[in-house]
Amino acid sequence: MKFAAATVQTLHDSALGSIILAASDEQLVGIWFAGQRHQPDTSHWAREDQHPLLRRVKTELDEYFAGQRHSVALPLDMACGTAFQQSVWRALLTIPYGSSISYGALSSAIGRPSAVRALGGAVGRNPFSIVVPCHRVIGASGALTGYAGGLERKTTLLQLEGVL
Amino acid sequence: MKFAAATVQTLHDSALGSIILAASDEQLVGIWFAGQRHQPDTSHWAREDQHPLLRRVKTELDEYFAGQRHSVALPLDMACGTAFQQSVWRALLTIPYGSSISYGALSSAIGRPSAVRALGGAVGRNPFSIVVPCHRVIGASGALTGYAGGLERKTTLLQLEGVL
DNA sequence: ATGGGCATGTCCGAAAACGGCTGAAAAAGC
DNA sequence: GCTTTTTCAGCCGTTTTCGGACATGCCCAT
Repeated sequence: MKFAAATVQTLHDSALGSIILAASDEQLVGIWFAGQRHQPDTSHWAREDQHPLLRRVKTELDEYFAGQRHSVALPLDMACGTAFQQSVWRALLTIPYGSSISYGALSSAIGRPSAVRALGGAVGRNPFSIVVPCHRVIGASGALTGYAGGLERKTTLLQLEGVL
Repeated sequence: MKFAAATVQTLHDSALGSIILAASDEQLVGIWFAGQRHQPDTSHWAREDQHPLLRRVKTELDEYFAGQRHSVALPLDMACGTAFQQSVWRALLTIPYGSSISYGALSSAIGRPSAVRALGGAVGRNPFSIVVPCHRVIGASGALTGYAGGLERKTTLLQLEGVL
């Protein structure tokens, strides 16, 4: 996981706890729940609460949590991921608000039907929590299976969207 | 081997063949004989023949090869190396023109007398051919031992400097 | 003289382990 | 018998681990 050199960050208080927002120049670099799994080392990034893009994210996240916004469209820098991971993350963006899909169906959707488990790993490393809706991917049996931010948060998000 | 993002390069025809010069902003990043060992992938660096620093290097290299210059003093960015490698490369800068030193003596000089072999590896990965005079390090027996640009070039350089 | 062993940091390739899975089979309840 | 769990073997990209190979030189035993 390598990130652009000039990356700044800020913190945001959400309904689901503290969230780390990171950006470089004109692109969003990451959105992580503080303390979640697979979170990169952000300690060396300068704090910049006034970054225009980061402020926009804060606003849109608030709207999302308030149920007033169904999608967040901002420029995402996925360069930290491998080619495979990027293809998975892009596929995640196509899952509509309020719906869910199984890991197997998603891996078929990207043309790699047998790479289901590898896809699971890629989904778990999605660097843009909420904005890239990895929480809409669940097990074939209907079980939620897993979430880097914790299953509790996944449950809340899916309830907010009217699934469950 | 990671290098600064904004790095540009140019080519220089020298008495010892084509040389790749690279710089970023105000610092020199590397000097490699085209095709030498341990050369990084430079293919993605933009070509910039007019970079002021690179032009200065060309001039000073020409003077060196003409025997009119004994040292090249330019700002070097050694960030691509580990702490150990940087300490070795800095030690190389203290070897006077026209002299030589053994790997063992050099490793003692940096306070790591037993890391002789590791030092050999670091010397071989010196990113600044000629300017950081790794060619002045020879075996304890007097044998030239090795050179990333080929032993023939090492011989020529030492003859130019009056050693041998 | 000659040869083997050892110390040392780094890189590189190979191999193994590890997952936010699944579907089929075996085991366990009623 | 017929559901409802558990178990298990494959799936495959990524990460981690591990073993060598090096631009050497000193010491010791043959």
